[in-house]
This record gives sequence, structure tokens and C-alpha cells, in this order.
Amino acid sequence: MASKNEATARGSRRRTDAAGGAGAGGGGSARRAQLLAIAAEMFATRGYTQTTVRDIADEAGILSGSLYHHFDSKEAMLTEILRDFMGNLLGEIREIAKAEESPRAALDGLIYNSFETIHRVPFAVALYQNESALLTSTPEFAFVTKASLDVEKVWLGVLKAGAGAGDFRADLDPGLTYRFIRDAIWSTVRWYNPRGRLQHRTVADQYLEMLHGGLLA
Amino acid sequence: MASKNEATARGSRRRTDAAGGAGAGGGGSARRAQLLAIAAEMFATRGYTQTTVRDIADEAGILSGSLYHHFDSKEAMLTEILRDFMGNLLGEIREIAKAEESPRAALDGLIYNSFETIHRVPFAVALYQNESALLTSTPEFAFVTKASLDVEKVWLGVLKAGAGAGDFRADLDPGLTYRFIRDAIWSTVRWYNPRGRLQHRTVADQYLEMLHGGLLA
Amino acid sequence: MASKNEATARGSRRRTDAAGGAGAGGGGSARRAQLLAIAAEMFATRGYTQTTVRDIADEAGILSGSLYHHFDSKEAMLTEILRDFMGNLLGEIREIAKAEESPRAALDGLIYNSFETIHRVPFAVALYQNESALLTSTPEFAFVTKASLDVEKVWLGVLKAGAGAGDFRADLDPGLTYRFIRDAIWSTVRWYNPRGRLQHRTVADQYLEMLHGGLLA
Amino acid sequence: MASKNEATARGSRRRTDAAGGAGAGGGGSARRAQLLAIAAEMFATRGYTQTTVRDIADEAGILSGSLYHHFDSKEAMLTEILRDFMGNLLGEIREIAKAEESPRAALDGLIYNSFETIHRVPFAVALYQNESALLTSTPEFAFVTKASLDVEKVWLGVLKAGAGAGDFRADLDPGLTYRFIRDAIWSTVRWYNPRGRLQHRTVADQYLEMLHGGLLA
DNA sequence: AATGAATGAGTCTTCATTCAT
DNA sequence: AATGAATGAAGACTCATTCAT
Repeated sequence: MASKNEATARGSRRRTDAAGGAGAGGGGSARRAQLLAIAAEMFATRGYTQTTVRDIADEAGILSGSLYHHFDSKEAMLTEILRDFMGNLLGEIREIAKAEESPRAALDGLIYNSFETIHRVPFAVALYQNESALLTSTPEFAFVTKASLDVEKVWLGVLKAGAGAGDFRADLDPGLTYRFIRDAIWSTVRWYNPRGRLQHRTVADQYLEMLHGGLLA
Repeated sequence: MASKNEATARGSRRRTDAAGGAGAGGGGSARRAQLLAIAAEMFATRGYTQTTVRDIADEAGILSGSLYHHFDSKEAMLTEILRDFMGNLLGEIREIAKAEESPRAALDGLIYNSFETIHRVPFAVALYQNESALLTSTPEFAFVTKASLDVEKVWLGVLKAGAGAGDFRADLDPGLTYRFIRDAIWSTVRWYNPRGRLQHRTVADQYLEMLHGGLLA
Repeated sequence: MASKNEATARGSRRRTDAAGGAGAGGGGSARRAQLLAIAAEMFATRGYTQTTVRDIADEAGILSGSLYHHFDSKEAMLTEILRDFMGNLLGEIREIAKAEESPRAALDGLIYNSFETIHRVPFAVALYQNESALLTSTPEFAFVTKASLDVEKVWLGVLKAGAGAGDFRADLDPGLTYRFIRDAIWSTVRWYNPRGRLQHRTVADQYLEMLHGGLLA
Repeated sequence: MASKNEATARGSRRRTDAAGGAGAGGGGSARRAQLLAIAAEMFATRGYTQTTVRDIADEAGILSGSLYHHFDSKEAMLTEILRDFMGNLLGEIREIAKAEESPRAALDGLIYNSFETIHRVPFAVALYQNESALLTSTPEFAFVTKASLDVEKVWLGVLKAGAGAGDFRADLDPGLTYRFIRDAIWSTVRWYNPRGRLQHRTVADQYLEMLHGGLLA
């Protein structure tokens, strides 16, 4: 009966600061971030649906029910992970697009940033990459699609400016170009190993080479 | 998944012929293919885990238990879909690599073939693309990983031959190049609409343009 | 995610015939009615919330999950019990109010019918009587409140007609009179024992005596 | 309910004095009464089982765990509410039965007192009225049943005395008469609104009219 | 007097699978 | 080839209660 007590008084103890990592205040949220990190990794590697709430709790060393002291639901954990990720990402790329002088420098900046992001928060990226079926079919995750479109706008802005300024070839469709770059880069999260011998910087350089000059000799 | 899988009394009715065509056997094959097509589409769009056996049965107009007359398990359906897909794919690209004269023509052929495949069997491709977590973690699906490596071998052969022959730039790492191309192309399955106005041929041409000459003017 | 798949294809196998008891067709719904009877008794005696789905299944000799082959949810069971009950009740009292000649005869008929109902389906009556907190607070059960109002209309019609015709005292408020009678009668379900020595007819006669002539000598 | 109840180290702080009044003790009593009032209202309106300890705590502006500083358990709260209520009730009606001169005056006094009680402590009455399943099935609440029997004895004494004295009709069974009156009156708690336009005195007068003289003109 | 983190047992519900008919 | 009833294991979530601080 009334299975969903929507937005109960229990409320969300969600932190508002988007900073995340850094040594924030003395608050009680340390545990929260820790649990979220565990969840992100498991969601990313096993898949959201395949990860049980008990998997996460086991890994954290508590009982599954205890997770609900920190989060309203399993879905709420995913939401929070993705919201943080998309928010940070959008902020960063807007910064880059604004700061760089030429469209070409901006594009390179965006690409380097993408690889850094994959290196820094591989699980969030993988989640975003692998759970597209879930993310696009459930209205609860509409914010992800919206943020994606915002990201696309920034990239398209750079690409179009570059085509206009003569930095980039004008015979390529910017929309297709964006998808081409985006898919090639974000997909690396599936095989890139942050602790492997291939540095993200190296991969970025090689990818930039290919993107700049093409494959043909 | 499938707690007791091996050696069921019922045995495996799995067909080995990838042809799938005309009314050869006892007559049950048509229904079988039909059910498999339904399953593939649902697996691809909702995700394998999120798709229930009853979803498939509902769509087929039968009860979920009745599906077990045709297949041993839900997993068996996925296995069959992927086995058919990987088998066909491998056959085709080997053909292409062998038939084409130059490495460059071979690479173009492989790329065109990829887009055609996405156009023809988008659900199988999406499955292969989206269920990586499942496919790599479950030993039952090791054959997929193996076939992927076989595919990679063919592509790498072409790329290396092309670098040796002076078709392609020699300063690019063939492994990274392969992944770059592969990821960019196969990812299109997520947004490519077979019935949309963008023809697969058009996308292929644009992608080839970018790959050949790069982005810079 | 989408925890409530509202009105799924699974649908309700609910029978439309309101007859209930009688030896209906050969259909497969026999089990359904049986399970509903078990549920009604337990809901009534232990309370809806205190009755677990496993209590019901245990009593029926199946596993709790198997109940979901017959009903969509625990709540759906309660809904069906109450819907049947209220539907039948309303049909009967409308019949009586229409058929009887005088308001006084109609009132007596309604009262006798109430006691018969308590005798026949004590659990449904008890449910209706005891779960008022649940029934009035949850929108899913608004139909019960609505049916109650319809019942009230019939009784009020009789009472007002009787006051106008001189059958009943005119100095009493019909609304209060209705509640007075209704509450006194329906409450008997809490202590009336269908298999006890006090026959429902006897109780009805005594109550009618009190209602007709009052307590004073 | 309360899996390990007896012999908690903490001991029972249960107060025995039913007075509840002025700031006598250490000062913690005010909060205690306040919490009990909140609990009573919620138990009455939502039902005991449906009310969670956190519901009560939320309403009181504290965390659920903090409630256990004041009460041993959720059940202890209900026990205390009911014990106070039944104790007071019994005291009052014994007073009335003793004080009034004639059985008829005594009966009227009891009835007026009932309506006053409903007006004064509607939640306790509702609890007593609605939680019969719980109250009769759990041995912890046997004291309620016992007090009810004591109440019944007082009423029956008055009714029998009245029948003997010729105040009341002698052809009515006193037991049934008692239940009739009791159920009709206490049930009003379900629809009576202390702050509505219908005063409890008015309802009492109308009910007395019906009870005294009956419905027939 | 209250917090906040956790427990442990239980609740409803889902779902792949089986099997007699 | 399919039905319909059932299994059994698991899953997300709830909630009274405890306890160190």
C-alpha cells in the first residue's frame, strides 16, 4: 500500500557541494562517499542490475539493510553517482571551451580532458557508457540525457567554430564528427587500465594524431 | 545464471547451421527463429538482465513456460544469438580480407561491412556492444571473447600489411588504431536508426573520410 | 526502477461474474476463490497488515511466491475481496428497498439482510469494519468509500420515506439514525459467532425490538 | 512484536500514576506525555502496525532511536496509552453507577459519559475500537480485555437493576442490550469530529432519544 | 536527552525454471 | 506445441531495536 512514499521527511542527506574528493569539512559524509565509491565500482564492473545491494554492503562490511541509513534506494545511489559525474564533466568542459584561444586548442583540450576523466573516474564513465539501455528508458534518469545534450552543445560549438575559422575541414558534418570522436574516446574506458603500462596521456596523443591527420600516409 | 545448466535430460536442440533459411527440418524452425528475433530485440533494447523470459513470451503471444519447448534456458537464447552473429561476422571479414587486393581496399571493405552489419542485424551488434560486463565475466560466453580476438587478428593483419606497404602511416600503433576504428564504428549502433534518413552508406562514407584524412584542414 | 509496472500485460485474471459461491463453470478459477477465502479469513482475524503473504500461502499449502501466479499483489487480494463484497451488498439492499411495500418493511428487510450478510460472509464484513484506517487513507480503496455512500443513500431513502409516511418518528435526524443502526448492527460481527448458539435470526429479532420500541418500559 | 521484551537491563520506567498532571517528578514527564499524545494520535489514525516508530519520532522532531530513551518499546507506548485510558474509564463509570439514584439515571449518565470520553480522548477510544484484532490476540494486552469485562459488569448491573425496577423493558436480553448500546455509541468515534459542528452533547441527546423510545412513531 | 550508525529479522515481490496435462 | 500451477532462490526494502558517543 502506497509503496512509494515519495520524498518522505526522511529526505536526502545528499551533500550539495559538488567538489567531491577534496578534504571537505568534518561532516559525517565520509562514509557516504566511501559507499558511493564502492557502489560505482561494482555497478561499473558487474552492471547495475547484476549488482545486488548486498554485494555493495558486503564489500563495505555492513549489512544490506544498513545501506538504507545512507541512501533511499539502490537507484538513488546510481542517480547520485551519475549526477555528480555529469555535473562535474559539464563544468569542466565549459571551462575549457571558454578558456582556450583557438577552436583547435579547445578541441585538443576537450579530448585531453576526456582521457583524464576516464583515468580519474573510470567507473562513472563506464556506467555512463554501459548502462545506456537503463539510462534512456527510465524517466528517473532523464537528467543524464539532458546533461549529455549540454555536453554535445559545447563540443558542437567548438567544432563549428573550428570549421568556420578554417581550423577543421569544412566538408565534414559536425554532428557526425562529434559522435565519431565521442564514441572513439569514451569507448576506451572498456579496455583502458588506469594502472596499466599505457598512460592516458599516451593514448590521448595517439588518438589526437589519428584525429588530426588521418590514417593514410 | 542457470544454476544447473549442463547435462539436462532434455538435451540441446541447438542448431549448428548458421543459414537459418528455408523450411528444412521438422518445421519448428520458423517459430524458433521468430522467437530468437524477438529475444534479440528485447535483449538489445532493454538489456539482457532486464528482459524477463515472460517479456519475450508475452511478445510472442505464449506463456513463459512454453518458451522452454524451444530453448533450454534464457541464457541459451542469448548464446545462440551471439554464436550466429559472431560466426557470420568472422566468415564475412575473412572473406573480405582475402578478396581485396590492397590493404587500403581491404580496410575500406571491412569498414563498409561493419556498417552494413549494423544496418542488417542491429540488435545482435547492440547486444555485443552493451553486454560486455556479462560477456566477459561469464565463462559460458568465452566463445564471444575468442571470436572477438579472431576478428581483431584479421583487422590487425590488414592494418599491419597496410603500414608495411606504405598505405597507412607507420607512426601509429596498429593495436590502438584498431581499437580506435572498432570503437568508433560499432558504437554507432547506439544512435544509428536503420529506418532513419541517414543511410548506413552515408555514415560509412563520412567516417571513411575522417579516418582517411583526419580532421584538420 | 519503475517499481510499479502499472496494469501490465500480465493483467488481472479476475472473474467478472459476481455470483461467487455457486457451482460455477469448470473454469480454472476454483483455486482463486479458495485462496481468496483463506486470505479473507486471515485478513479479518489478524488484520490485513499483520497477515503476511506467507501466512496465506502456508495455509493454502503453497509457497508464498506462488500466490503471485494468481494475484498481482497482496493488496490486489484485499481489493478483490472488498469489491466483491461491496458489489453484492449494494445489489441486495437496492433490491430490498425496491421490493418492499412500506418503509417499515423495507427497514426491517435491510436489517435482516445485514445480519444475514454478517452470518454468511463474516470475514468480509469484519474487514470492512476493522480496516477503516487503511480503507479511508489509501486512494486505492476509494471505491469502498464510494460504495459505502451508495449504501447510505439507500438506507436514508427508506428512513426519510418512513418519516414522511408516518412510519417512523419525525423528530429524529435521519443521518444520525442511520449511523446509529448501521454501527450497532455491523459491530456485531466482532462478537457474533456463526457457529455459536445465538442464531443470527435471533439477534436480528432482538435488535429490531430495541430499535422499534426502545428500551424504556 | 518485541522479540526480547522481558528483563531488559534498562528496566521499565512505566509510571503507575494515572494522574499525569503537574510538574511533579524530575521534569522529563512533560516530554513523555507529549510523545505519548503523538503516538496515540498516529496509532489511532493510521493503525498501530502501520505507524512506524520513525513516524512518531519524525512528528516529535527527534530520531527514532531517541524514543527509546523514553519508552522501552513501541508496544510499551501502546500499553501505556491503553492502560491509562482503561483505568480512567473504569474509575469514572463506577463512580457514575454508584452516584446516580435510579438505574435509568445511571444509564443516561453512563451514556453521556461515553460521549464525553469520545470527545475528550478520541484517539484512545479509536485505538480501543480499531485494534481489537491485536488487543485480543496478544497476551500482553490481556489487561484490556479484562478491563472491558469490568466495564461490562458495571453496565450490566445498571441494566439488570433497571429491568428489575421496571425502568426498562424486561423482554430484552441484558447482554444483547449492552452490546447494542456499547457498539452504537463507541462506533461514533469513527465519524465524530470533536471540532465539527455536531456537539457531542447533541449526539448524545439524539442517541438517548432513540434508545429510550425507539424508532417507530 | 539526543544522534547516527548499524543490526537482524522479516516483508513483499520477482523470476527462471519445471512438469503434469 | 502450449497451458497453468507451482517451485525455490533471490532481491530490494522496512523497521523495531541497540549502542557508542
